[in-house]
Amino acid sequence: MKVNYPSSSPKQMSESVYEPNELEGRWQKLWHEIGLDETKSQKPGQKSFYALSMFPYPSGSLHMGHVRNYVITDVIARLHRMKGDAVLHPMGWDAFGLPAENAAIERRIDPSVWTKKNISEMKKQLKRLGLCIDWSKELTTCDVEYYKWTQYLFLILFKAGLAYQKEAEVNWDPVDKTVLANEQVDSEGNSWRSGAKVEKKQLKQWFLSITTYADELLKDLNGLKNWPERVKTMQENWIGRSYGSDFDFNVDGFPGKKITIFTTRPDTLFGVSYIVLAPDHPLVKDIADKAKKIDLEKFIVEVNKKSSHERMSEDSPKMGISIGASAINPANGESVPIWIADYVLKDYGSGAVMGVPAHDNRDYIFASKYNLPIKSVIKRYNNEDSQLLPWVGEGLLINSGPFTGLTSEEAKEKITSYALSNGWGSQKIEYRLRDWLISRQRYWGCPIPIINCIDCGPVEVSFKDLPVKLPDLEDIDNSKNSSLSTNIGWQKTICPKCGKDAKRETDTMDTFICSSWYFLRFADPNNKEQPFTQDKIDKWLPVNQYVGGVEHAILHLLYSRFLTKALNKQGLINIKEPFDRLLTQGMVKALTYKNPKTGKYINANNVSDIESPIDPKTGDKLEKFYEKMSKSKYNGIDPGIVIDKYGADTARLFILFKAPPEKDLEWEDTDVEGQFRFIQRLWKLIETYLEKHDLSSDKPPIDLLKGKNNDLGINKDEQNLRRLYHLAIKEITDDLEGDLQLNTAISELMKLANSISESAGKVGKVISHESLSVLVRLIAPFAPHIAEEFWLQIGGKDSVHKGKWPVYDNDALIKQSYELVIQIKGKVRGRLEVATSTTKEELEQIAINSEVSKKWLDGVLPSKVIVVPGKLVNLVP
RNA sequence: GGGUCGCUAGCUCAGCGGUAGAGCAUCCGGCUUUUAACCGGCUGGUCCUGAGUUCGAAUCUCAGGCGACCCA
Repeated sequence: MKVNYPSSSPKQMSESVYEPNELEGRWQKLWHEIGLDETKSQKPGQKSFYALSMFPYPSGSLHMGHVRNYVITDVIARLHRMKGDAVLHPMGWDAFGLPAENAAIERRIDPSVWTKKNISEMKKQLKRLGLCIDWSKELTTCDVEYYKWTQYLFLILFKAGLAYQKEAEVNWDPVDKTVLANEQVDSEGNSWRSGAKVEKKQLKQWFLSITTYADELLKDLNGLKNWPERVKTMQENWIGRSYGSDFDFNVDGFPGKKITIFTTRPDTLFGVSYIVLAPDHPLVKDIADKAKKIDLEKFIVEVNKKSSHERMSEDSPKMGISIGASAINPANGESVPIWIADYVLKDYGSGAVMGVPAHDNRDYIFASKYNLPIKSVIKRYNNEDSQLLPWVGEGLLINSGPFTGLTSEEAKEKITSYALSNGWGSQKIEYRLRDWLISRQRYWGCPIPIINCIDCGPVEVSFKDLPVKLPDLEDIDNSKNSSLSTNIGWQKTICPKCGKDAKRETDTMDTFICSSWYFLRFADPNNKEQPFTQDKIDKWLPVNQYVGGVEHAILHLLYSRFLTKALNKQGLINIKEPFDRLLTQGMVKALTYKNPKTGKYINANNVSDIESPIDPKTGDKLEKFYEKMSKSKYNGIDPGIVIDKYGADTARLFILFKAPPEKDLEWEDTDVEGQFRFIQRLWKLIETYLEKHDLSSDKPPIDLLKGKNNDLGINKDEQNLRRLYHLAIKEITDDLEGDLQLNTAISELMKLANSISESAGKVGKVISHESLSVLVRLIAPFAPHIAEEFWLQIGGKDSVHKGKWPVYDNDALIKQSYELVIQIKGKVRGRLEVATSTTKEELEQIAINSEVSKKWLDGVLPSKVIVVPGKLVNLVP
């Protein structure tokens, strides 16, 4: 369909007022008709740019956090499109997951129906923002066309040995009734989703071997130059690589039984005064004193009540109990008691540590509590008097047999190699990172494509039999378990290997798997034969600019990096990192009112006096502060209402201007009005220009004049304005391409608008037109609708959004003269107008002969003169 | 306890060795079909504190304070 681009607006501007909803609706419709936002195939030599926001969970309503996220990405995408790059800017839905299933149970509707309805609702809201999203590439993770390929990729990992089942102690969320990965439990031991205290359970589960890539995930962080430092630090901490040694301790009286301990401090081996095993260490049963059995069992029950964070934390109280056995320190033959304690975890290292109370905080606390001996083996390098314990730093070895006198650094190596040559130790690298637990005992997720056969074990579904479709959920009942394990008919199948009756795997995948590869699928979203083709990935990936919340620093972002590396190793893709540049945007906050006595939040609508707010029910004085927008705090602001009132352009400008993208933003109605007024000022600026100049006969060209300001035959005011709009191009382009300082870019736009407005009446048609044409183009990524309208009004052809980003002329930035500051002994005492071409020597003379100099130096020649051409002269008497 | 980041106008932030800046808010004035909108203008700063380097420090260095986040 051929659509004609309008040559004039339906309403003549000079007679109209700014009506954002009419104007925005009109342009959005036209953009859709001409296919402005469709991804254009890359021409030879053309750069590609992939801009991506973290895709949303389709909860049904768009909130301000979403708006901020997508508008930031949109500005960047639009800039690159205007610069002439081929741009990919897609959107999709992270659509599997518990809220849909819970809503389904509550409301008795199918989760897919609920999800689809939410998607269409949110899409409508999103479209009102005027985002340049290519909706033909939309994807939804719960569509069978998508999850078929999630299953395919799972099988790739399975074949590579990276997906496996094991029995392990796992995090069980009693509210959501499913297990969770370690990354999905916060440091307080609560579920990231439900907030419930997770419990420990021993279950057989599916895992992805993310630890295979622990080292690469850590090392390659260095290459991510355009990632926020704090996200990299968080990943580094999460991976938690530590370098140390393994030592074997024989158990006294149990020949052949040995305990392997891991330590990062092999230099303290001679200071061991006890050994601690994790309560569930397999040896405990064998070597514990039978008389202690009941005490030990009781103790284990107590420990299991605590989260691993509580157990590991240095300042929490330690609990332990002796098991009545002892071990032999291989270094000196000493016999030391064996304990079990809460602060040792089975899954970290070998589940056993050596207790060196003199040189470790936790060991010190533990030993003091249970009166275990404390033996000092490291002396501080200096401060010999100060032998305050524990001393956890390095130093010189004492009481360490043949190693006495060595430095910690030397001793670490020598003790380890001594152990190695005697067969009781080795070097070891440990990670805090655990394998990714991906089984979920819930219905609304991607089924794991595995068939469990009594004879053959877990057998993969072959590629040709994909997808393994989710069965319909006919009867959802809250009282019953909705997981696939209750659907006997669906489970029944035949083992692909031996042909006997078998059962399908009933766990579904963690939804973080669906979101760990969606950015790849966007390169090739409608491919029916493959998840994607390598050449499309090569063309678009890695994502040039990824934008999303920092809450995914070690969830989605780590999982995605892992999957990218695994698929790279399997030869499916060439990239090793998925996201080249990452921006983690801040939260959107708004004012909340809280009654400190009751702890309840009060809706702002019920607060009459904003200055000294009072609880309408109890009369208590209320506290007010800014908090993340949320329903429970009654401080959410519906984007739809803001757009109704002010239009999308105002909403966009406000949310970008109010704070730098990575910082939290405090919602303020008055500031929104400020942006609305800014647009109205622009409206008047254009209107005034159009009233003054007739564009019907003689339209100035789009291309900007070139050359030095004083070579163009334009007056002083024109020269000055020309310099200012070229400066604005430079500043705004730098802001957008450099640190993404979108707030200061808008501030520059305001300054430029002010300058143009001040110069009105003093400059002629050509420069006036250039200034406006630059302003309109610079504002286009931020407020796309109004920019398009202005562009049309000032006689622009086609869309302003197509390849028209202005380029500044260095010559235009040169000033003819400047204000020279004269300092006397570093203090500003006067200013003089001088020509830019004035030499250093001339500047010095001008300053010495100036009135300022005469006044302050009283005719005395300065002893020192500092000249900074273009800036100042400093006279020091 | 450790790490990272921040502290500049009432608020949100620029400036990162050389003149202390922007937007919003406040205040004042103008205008009009005055529960207010619009236009114009003026205010407003121990640049967290202290010491150091320098001709000159918001900017660099050190120490301290406060705050946020992350880790233990």
